[in-house]
Amino acid sequence: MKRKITLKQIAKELDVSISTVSKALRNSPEISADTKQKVQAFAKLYNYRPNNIALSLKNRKTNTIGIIIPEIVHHFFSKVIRGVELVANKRGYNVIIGLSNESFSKEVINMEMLANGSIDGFILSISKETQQLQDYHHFNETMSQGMPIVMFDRVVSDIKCDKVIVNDFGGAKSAVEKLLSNGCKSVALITTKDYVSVGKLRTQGYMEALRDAGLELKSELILKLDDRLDYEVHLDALEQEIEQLFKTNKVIDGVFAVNELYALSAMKVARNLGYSVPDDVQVIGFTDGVLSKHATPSLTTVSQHAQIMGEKAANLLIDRLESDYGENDEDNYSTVVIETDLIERESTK
Amino acid sequence: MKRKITLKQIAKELDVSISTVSKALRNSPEISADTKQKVQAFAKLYNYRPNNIALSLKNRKTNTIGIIIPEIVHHFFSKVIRGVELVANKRGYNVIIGLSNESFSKEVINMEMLANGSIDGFILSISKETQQLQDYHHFNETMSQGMPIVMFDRVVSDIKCDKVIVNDFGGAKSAVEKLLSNGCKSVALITTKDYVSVGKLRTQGYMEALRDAGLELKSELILKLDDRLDYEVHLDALEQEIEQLFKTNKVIDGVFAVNELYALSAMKVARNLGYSVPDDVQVIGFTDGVLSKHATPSLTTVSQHAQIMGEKAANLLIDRLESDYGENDEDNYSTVVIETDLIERESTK
DNA sequence: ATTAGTCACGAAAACGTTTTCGTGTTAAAA
DNA sequence: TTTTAACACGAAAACGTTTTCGTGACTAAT
Repeated sequence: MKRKITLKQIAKELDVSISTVSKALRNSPEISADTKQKVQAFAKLYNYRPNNIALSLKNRKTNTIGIIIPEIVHHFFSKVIRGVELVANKRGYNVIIGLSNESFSKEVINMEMLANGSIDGFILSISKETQQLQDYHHFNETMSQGMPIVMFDRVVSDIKCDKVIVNDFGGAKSAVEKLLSNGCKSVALITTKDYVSVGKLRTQGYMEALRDAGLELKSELILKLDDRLDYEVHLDALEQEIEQLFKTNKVIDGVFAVNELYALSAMKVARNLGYSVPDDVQVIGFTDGVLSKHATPSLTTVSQHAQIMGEKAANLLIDRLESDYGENDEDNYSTVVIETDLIERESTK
Repeated sequence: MKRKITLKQIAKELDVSISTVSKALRNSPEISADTKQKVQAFAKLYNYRPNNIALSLKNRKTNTIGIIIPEIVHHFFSKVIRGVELVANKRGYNVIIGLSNESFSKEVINMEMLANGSIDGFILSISKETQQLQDYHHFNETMSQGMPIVMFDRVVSDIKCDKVIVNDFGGAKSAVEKLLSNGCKSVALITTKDYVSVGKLRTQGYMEALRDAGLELKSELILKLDDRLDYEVHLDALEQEIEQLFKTNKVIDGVFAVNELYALSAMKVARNLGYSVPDDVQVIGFTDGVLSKHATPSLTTVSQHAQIMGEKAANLLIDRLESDYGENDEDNYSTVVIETDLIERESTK
């Protein structure tokens, strides 16, 4: 019904200039106590609030940060968002989200849509398709226009920007070490094909753990899945692959899986084949998910501290936005590595 | 490094007026073909894009919608967001999120922050604390300033606005009917205290199903939990309450729970007490969650179609934003009821 | 009585657009 | 040749702020 009140309207009503109103509200010493009192009372009465858009235009600063993620219905990403929102709000910023849905073109479109003045900087995790295509022009263009980017989790090493990553390698390594020290002799790995950066790193962690223990790497114990297939939908396909792994390798007494779904499926298949978890087969997953906690038996996992990643990313971005040096400190980009924790539950001894 | 290029810079570079550049880019017939060609080529070369903030100010329209939810690390809410984002993007809008974290004051602050010009309208689900306090002044103030609100899931009937709700009553009722027709004689209810609107409605659905079946309502079979307690953290407390329920009512052969966590815990407790699910006890939950699908046995649930709710809410809001009638059709608010589906899995016969 | 200095306020520019209106030039019509 | 009309463009206002600078009216100092 009645629109928000503006400085101009207050000015007309009180028969002073717009400048006077503005100064009075900001408590400028230029304005007499009388006038201040009058203006402030009127403004309070009509619940005046400065228009954010006008401020953004004037200040060339929106106090809004954009976050682009591949998928929001995902425990990890939503926890990251929560972390971002938490510190963003605390530091006076809003958060605007864009979903790439794992698609390159949607990622590009979303970024272009936001880059035209809507936000001050990006926090993002790149889509699988972008990882495959290795087309990073949109990141470079954005940054060349002075808009900073912070990448998290799925990062690309070629791009110079702030990054927040999980210690995928170390987390995977210590998980496998745990299995070995728990007595496992044949630890299988369920992972993704190599173009997914995090899967690759976790695979390397697995390998190193075996090597350090003086064990031979057996390729038949490694199951590489194409995660372009949505296994949430084709759950049975996933389970068949894993069942095949178990059947052709009766020696398996430990499984390390690079995500929650793989780990859960491994447990399920193992039990269907008559193995007991954790007595016959021990399983560890890699995730921050909610499934692990409520599974039976509950799943031992490598925790990624998603919310802390979000918080860290937001702080990095805002620090850069508010640094005085401006754009000329392009070289001191930092890469923050978030250490993982092994959360021991019932799927290991 | 180099800032985004503006109309003014193009104008100066090409030695024409700002107006000419603007018109040329928008293909106005006022401008000669020569000039158009020249300007458009230059603009393309420098990758000109109009500044969104300036457009928002001029048009008094941000093409951004704000969404306020109690919690983002939650399957239901993130699916709603996905739905909102989907249609918002399709219709040329951005989405900006605010998290109330179930707190009244954070809800108010978030709304005030966004209401000052940042967005064109709200989509929201109110926090538990707001439901308790029943303080709705921020909704009324927002709407009185001409900013539309669409409420979803947790709505308040006193407020006149568009709403999207789940058929909580009907979903609960048909779930209980399913249990009864499956042979259950004593169906327990695990629900929340009454101030949570959706819990209340689901409880009523339970009651009506019993009454329709000519069964007596036994209050000792109803467990009302205070969900201000975060049972994700105090899982053992939750399980103890449920264990108590089973122990004092040996006759229970069916459980209807108003959310996923309660249902899962019920299954776990039942099995620990030596019951078999679904042979001795059948369980149905109410949710769109991911836990139900991957639990063992997997959980039969009432699906809420969260994403569709989000899509519907976004369409309602944008329709209103783009309706010509403007603000004077205040009475024709609609309430869309999303019907539920019963997804049968292993926890029922 | 003149000068200098406060005081309290207003005019105007700027942020980047779009759009209305006015205007000078040229070509066509009378 | 004069009038009319089309054409191609520019000036300026508007969206709502903040801030710099200028200025008129006093007061105090010389």
